[in-house]
Amino acid sequence: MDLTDYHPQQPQPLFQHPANYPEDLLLLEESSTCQELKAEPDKRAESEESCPICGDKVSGYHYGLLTCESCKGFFKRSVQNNKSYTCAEQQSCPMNLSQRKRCPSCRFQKCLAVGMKREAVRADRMRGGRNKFGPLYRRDRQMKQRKVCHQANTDPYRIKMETTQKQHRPSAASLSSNNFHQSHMYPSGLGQSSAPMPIDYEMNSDRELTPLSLPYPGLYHRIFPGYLQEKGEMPFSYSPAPANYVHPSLNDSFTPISTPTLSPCSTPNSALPFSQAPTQTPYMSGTHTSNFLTQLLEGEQDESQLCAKVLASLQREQSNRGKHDRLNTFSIMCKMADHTLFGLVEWARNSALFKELKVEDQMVLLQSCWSELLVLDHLCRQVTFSKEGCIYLVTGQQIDVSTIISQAGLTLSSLVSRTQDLVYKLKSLKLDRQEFVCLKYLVLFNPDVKSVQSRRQVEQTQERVNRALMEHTQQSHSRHSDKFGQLLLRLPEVRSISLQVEEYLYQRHLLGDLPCNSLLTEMLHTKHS
DNA sequence: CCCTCAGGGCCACTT
DNA sequence: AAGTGGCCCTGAGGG
Repeated sequence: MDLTDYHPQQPQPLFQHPANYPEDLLLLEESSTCQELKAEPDKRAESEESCPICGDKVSGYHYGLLTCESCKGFFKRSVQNNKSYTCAEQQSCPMNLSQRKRCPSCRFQKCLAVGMKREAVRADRMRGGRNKFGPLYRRDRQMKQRKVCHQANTDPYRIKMETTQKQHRPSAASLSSNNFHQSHMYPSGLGQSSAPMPIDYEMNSDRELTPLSLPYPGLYHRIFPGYLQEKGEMPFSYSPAPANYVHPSLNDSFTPISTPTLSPCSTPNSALPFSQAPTQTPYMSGTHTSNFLTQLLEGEQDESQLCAKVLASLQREQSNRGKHDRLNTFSIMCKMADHTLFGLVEWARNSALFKELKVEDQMVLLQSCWSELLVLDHLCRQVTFSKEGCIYLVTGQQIDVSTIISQAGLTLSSLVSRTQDLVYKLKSLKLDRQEFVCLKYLVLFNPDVKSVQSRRQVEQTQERVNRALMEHTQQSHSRHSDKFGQLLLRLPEVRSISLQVEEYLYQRHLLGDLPCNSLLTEMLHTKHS
């Protein structure tokens, strides 16, 4: 089961409910075809679910989500006794029924990662009664009921709902509810606008005009227009929001992480002579490192602009679509990823260090690492903005991890779990922006990529960034002696997740689930060609 | 007022 | 001895 299975059609405009939307209102929208289920909670379906931590049979809602009795007890003891575990391995121990006892550290981390809430363990140890999560459990149950109901309605038509929505028919359930977004996406501070905010996305029209003679013309033409034409400005652009525009959702809870407000398509004003900096010296001085990192940071995208741009674009596309032709959840996620990817490509292209490379090398490097950059970007967003147990989207909205895991299929839930584990680790390492940008550069400047021509140059840049990262971690985190090593140890997992993401997306692409004309699709094609 | 169900406690069992 | 996990008790909140 995948995110698409929430509701293949989106009859209601998305993102329309304000923050702190009253829980009860969320429950009003009920599929009429599911009425019969309301009288009797679907305990059978619940008991057949597997625990998101270890896969054992769930026994009910415990501390925020459906878990098994064993993980419930483990979580309770851990919180009550204020346990502090240490993993003897790399903090990525497998977690299943037979191995859950092996590493309490990883087990507890996974409990937190999937959304178990410490605050649900009572400090006063009072027995009985209900907790404040009652509405959350109710909502979650109703959603599961609707899903079961929706499947029952569509089953006669369904060939393979698990993997594609091509066979989805608009059912009563799908047409009357939009509960995934309504219930689980909380725009951070969108409170001032309760008006419908339909979604639109204009990237495709911006990016058409591609010569058909090339196997993957878009990539060449769109990312590297100079490769085919004379070098010049990009023939298309996203028309970024005004520089001073801050999306309403960002006013309260959002702290911009970027120092300069920079359009992704503009050249950083300090695209400075990186080549003039000392590349050969074994160690940079503290000031040099600091300057170098400052220059790297100046190319970073402004999160608030990206957020506003993606939101506006999605709203436009959604409003241009017919009532029964709304983008489904999966398509929306793909378009968010596509926007983010485009921003990352722009970030690389605008980087002075990257510009020093031949265009051919730029292309092969980007083709090799785009998914890792996407994963890193996602991780940074989570480390910086996400609440415990939630995933923070580029649009500023948060989704409960437990909801996704309980509703998604094996591949997707495994991806989410792995990524959340990594988020937890990076949060505990207190990853800062300098370190994050270094990781991005380390991934981008990969001398091991086949067919790189200026291998030495790529290698030198990677070494230089590596040194800067090491010196930065030593200077600013002297108490955490091995932070540098710990950060580098996370990169293989980033790589592994990104490969799984690519594989997953490619499968969905083959099933026709990915939006056409997207950079995402082109990158996937290029790799699989 | 009764029922539900999620949090807490108990204790046999395992490591 | 410490940890695990299945089972039962408790009691606020909903119908």
